[in-house]
Amino acid sequence: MTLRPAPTSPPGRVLDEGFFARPSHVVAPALIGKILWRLGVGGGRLVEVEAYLPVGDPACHAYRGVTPRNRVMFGPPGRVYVYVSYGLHIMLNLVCDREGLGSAVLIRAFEPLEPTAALRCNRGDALGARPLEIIAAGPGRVGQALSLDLSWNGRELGDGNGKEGMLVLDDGCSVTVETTSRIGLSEGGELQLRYILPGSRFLSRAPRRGTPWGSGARGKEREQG
DNA sequence: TAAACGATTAGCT
DNA sequence: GCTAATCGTTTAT
Repeated sequence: MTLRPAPTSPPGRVLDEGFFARPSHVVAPALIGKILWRLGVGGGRLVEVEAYLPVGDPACHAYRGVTPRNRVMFGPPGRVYVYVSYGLHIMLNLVCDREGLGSAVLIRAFEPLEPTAALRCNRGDALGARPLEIIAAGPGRVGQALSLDLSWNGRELGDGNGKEGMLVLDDGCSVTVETTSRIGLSEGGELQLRYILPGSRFLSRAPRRGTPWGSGARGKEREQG
């Protein structure tokens, strides 16, 4: 592995606010394959996200209206909405659609790109002992790997003149996207609002046995090299 | 002011 | 496969 500092400027075109000014179920699949990066830290290619809709979706925080926690969801699109899950996990969401609606996309997993040293360190794996697949496979891991906290709630994404520490979203290559039901919900989990890069090794849940790409349990997978 | 719950994960067996 | 850990937010009293 080549050790070099994490980029402080994004490598390509940065997504603008207009990208997010659409319903979350439109934005979410368009995010798959895009590059999420925290300048000076690291990031990777998005492989798993979930959309949360303001109406007809009981799992959406905005479903019951504005509260102190969720008010950022009702603000301008393109902002960061973070909250704490189970008292310890930082969930990273991106606000979508028109202001006042309460729509967002939850970032659930990304495929880490080099350099991964800071991401690993944030995840408590400074020695690089764990497989690359679990650095950012799951929403709590995403927040931890990027070293996010509640102070991120309401912040804007970087505009490309990036300061160290900012979050930017960079245009990636176009990829195929698969739609599935969401994960970890007591209500609304049946809605087909989870979007993944099919067959990715970096999903929060390994592909099912029996699928064309599935070859068994995740534990058997290991990073090459 | 108190209690219940949760868009989860890690560490067991 | 199962369960403990852990605490901010919401809801009820």
